[in-house]
Amino acid sequence: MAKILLAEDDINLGILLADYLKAKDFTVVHRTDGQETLDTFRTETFDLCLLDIMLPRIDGISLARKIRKIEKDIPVIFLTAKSLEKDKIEGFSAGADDYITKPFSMEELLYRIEAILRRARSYSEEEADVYTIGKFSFYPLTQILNSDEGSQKLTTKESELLKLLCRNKNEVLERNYALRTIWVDDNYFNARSMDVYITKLRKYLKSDPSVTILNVHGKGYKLLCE
Amino acid sequence: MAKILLAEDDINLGILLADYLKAKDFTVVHRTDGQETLDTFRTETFDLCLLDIMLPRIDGISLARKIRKIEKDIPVIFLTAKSLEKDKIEGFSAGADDYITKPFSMEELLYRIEAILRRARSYSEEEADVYTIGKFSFYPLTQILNSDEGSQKLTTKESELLKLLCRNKNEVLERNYALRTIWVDDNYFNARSMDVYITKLRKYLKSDPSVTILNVHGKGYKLLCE
DNA sequence: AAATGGAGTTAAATTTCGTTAAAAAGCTCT
DNA sequence: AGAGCTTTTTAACGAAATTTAACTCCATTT
Repeated sequence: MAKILLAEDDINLGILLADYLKAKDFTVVHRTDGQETLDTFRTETFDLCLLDIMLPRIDGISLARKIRKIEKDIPVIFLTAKSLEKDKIEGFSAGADDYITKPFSMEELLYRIEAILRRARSYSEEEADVYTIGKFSFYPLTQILNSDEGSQKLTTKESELLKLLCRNKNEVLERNYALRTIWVDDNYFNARSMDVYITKLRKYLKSDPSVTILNVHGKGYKLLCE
Repeated sequence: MAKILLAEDDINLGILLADYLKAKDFTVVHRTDGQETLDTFRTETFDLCLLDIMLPRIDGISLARKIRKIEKDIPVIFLTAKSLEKDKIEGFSAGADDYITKPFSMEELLYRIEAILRRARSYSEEEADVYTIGKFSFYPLTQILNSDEGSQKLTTKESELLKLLCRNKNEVLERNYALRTIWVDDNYFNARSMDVYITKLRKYLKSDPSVTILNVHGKGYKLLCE
């Protein structure tokens, strides 16, 4: 089931929450300070973040901003003892999906989590086994790219990258996301490697001028077609 | 802007809310009982419903269920004096997007409404795929600006900024909004950067004198055309 | 009209990306 | 195991996009 990143510095509450959510079949990673939480987010992928507002080192709001810069659409729920209005507003303007003020019941939290995940999920689709890219047909399973000019066998990396591009056809495929998905680690060298593969894919696709892999500076790539 | 269906039987609070939201540029239809609200919903289309839980004739929760049967994905926010947990859960299980307990501040409500609309919009609203700016045609997806004189490829930032200007054609695009949307963070340097891009866009557009990017001092920019 | 802060413009600096080629790592097959 | 192949990574360099800096100009306020 879904994987949740929990940032809560109150150890007791944190463990309580983590245990409860685990019992409800979520995978939970519990961190107790902002910096650690961010580090964890960089190295693993999550479906949802549950962030306390008051955290050591990096507060929840700043943390959410940083997390959003890495993965724009990840759902975030803030946990906060302060029911002060200012905080609420700051939370929402940071793009949070929800917040919940302490004290709250476990059940209420669960309902909110499920509501948000349902919403997020209903927009992500399942895998296609053939993608149409202009005059090309791409079969991710067999890693073959066909067109009227012939058939091109793709390497694993080429195929995976093209698959991600296809899933996000006409919208931005984020570099970090692609790197974390295909290369697992998104360091400098892997990023360079990905550039090389973009060049290769562009070469394969260049015979149809209606197909373009557009760079979105600092963000990622967009596969344009149709 | 967005059209809101407000169901609130407390006349004073209802009028207060309606006026406030109208002042914020929403269109508001105010109803004071559940049945009327439902009837109204059947005959007009809305972007969002704001429902009091306790309403004469049909209560808010049942109302939401009926409304959802008509339009499955319409965002609903419940207004409720009861902060009892049972209600909250019932609300969410009815598929509501949010609820807010009285007393709440107008500002808080506004932020919630905007958060939900932003979310709903990001999935449903179809971005125009061509904008006409005087003698130019602008294709935001491919980042291309065409005119009789030729075709200009725009960079990502140029394109995003022009897109925002087009969406707000002939009205003010606020600096802060643009900065938060495109640059995420609205600090001094990003503001400077945006100025640079305004200059670039002006250069691209200067061959048509009927097109102007007007500065509105201290507020933002207005794209004038037609 | 002087002061203040926002805006306009240009150029330099920095960062990110594109491309090619070479090096390294993985396979396969005898 | 190692020759010969493919795939992936690293390196290097040039190009493009974006940010920062510097300076000028303009609008608003006092």
